[in-house]
Amino acid sequence: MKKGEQTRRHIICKSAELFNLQGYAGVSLNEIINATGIQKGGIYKHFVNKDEIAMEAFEYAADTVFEQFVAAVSSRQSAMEKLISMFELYSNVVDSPPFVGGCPVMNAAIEYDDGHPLLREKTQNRMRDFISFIKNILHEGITNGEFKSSIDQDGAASFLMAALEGGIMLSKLEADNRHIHYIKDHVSAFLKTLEA
Amino acid sequence: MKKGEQTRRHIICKSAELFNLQGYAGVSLNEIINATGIQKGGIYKHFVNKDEIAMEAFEYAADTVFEQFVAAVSSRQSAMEKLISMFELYSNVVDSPPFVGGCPVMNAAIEYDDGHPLLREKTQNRMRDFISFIKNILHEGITNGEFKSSIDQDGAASFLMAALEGGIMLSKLEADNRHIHYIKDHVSAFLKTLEA
DNA sequence: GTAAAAAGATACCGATCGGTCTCTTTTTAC
DNA sequence: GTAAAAAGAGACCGATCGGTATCTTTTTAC
Repeated sequence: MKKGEQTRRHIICKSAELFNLQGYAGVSLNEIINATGIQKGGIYKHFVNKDEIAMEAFEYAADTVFEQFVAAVSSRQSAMEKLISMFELYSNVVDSPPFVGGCPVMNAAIEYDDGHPLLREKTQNRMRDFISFIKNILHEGITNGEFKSSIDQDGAASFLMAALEGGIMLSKLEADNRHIHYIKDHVSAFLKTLEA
Repeated sequence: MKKGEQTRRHIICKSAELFNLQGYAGVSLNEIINATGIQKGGIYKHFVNKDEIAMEAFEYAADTVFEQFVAAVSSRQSAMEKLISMFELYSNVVDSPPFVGGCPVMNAAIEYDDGHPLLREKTQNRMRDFISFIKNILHEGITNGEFKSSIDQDGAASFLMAALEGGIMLSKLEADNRHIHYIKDHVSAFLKTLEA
């Protein structure tokens, strides 16, 4: 039963790219067939419907990005550097984003916030994970004396997340990394004001 | 030739809401028919295809939001207040956003940044208008002595736009205005650092 | 009021949608 | 090696897609 799992992952991998580029409603099964090279019968041996493919594709895409965040962050020493490294991960979002099509969590947030309850919930959970991740770094920075203890951790984490996602959106739209760099610079300045 | 124009606007108005809630690919002609109460033949008397409806719907939605920005801003005296008023316009984005479905420019940016060249270009133009609008307020603040003349106007405008859009996205996703308020607070603090 | 023109309803078109069914091929376990 | 099971191909399904053509109704201009 090895082969089946392999194919299943292949389908998830390829369709995750499609969904992140074109959105759930914008991807047809025929496109998945073309992208994977597997016919309809083969695909439906592994998934009950398109929804299930989209779900798993989203989880895969979010996992992929999150892993890169963790890797980027853990290679830095200070909390300040860790936070900035998240923006650096997107410093060339135009040509080499962590996942093709941009941040899958933001893309899903925009597409599913007014529909598709299941995917919306999954997106909410992922977004909370990301924000918690940021909050933990802030907390770490406070406990090691890097940041002031008076800072609003929830607010700051939300702010950093919003700025990052907004910056990604602007740079992708304009096909110009200038925006995400602007955001990084301003966020750096903001973080300096948090220093103890 | 009055009646026709009236119907045309009705179609644009109703379908703009649909497109902003569900995205271009997520809206079918039958949904437009149901929302407008006008049959297919009637609709296609005014538009050559679905694309044209989407285009005009987007322009209408963007216009509507921009007008509210202009109104909010022009009711304030200082540049500082003007900038903050833009965030206040979205202070209850969950229950009463400037346009149902959230910011049409961001929604379009996410959906069209990897496809649909025409709509993407329209979205770029609108985003540039918004950013220029912010930049003009910053410039105004500098010339009247409110802000330091040393500030990076392009960078700051981009940063403010990103933070706003990111905050809208977070609050909509979580159905919780807390996020957009966090953003407003942090932006206010940032603007204070720009003061002369 | 009337005739031309505009607006709109409805039936219809081929294409494609997501999904199923059957049959063949490949993989697996022994 | 063989038989059972899993994987996959491909034809097929009804429903819906965006769009058109025809015909009726309403609006407009005089």
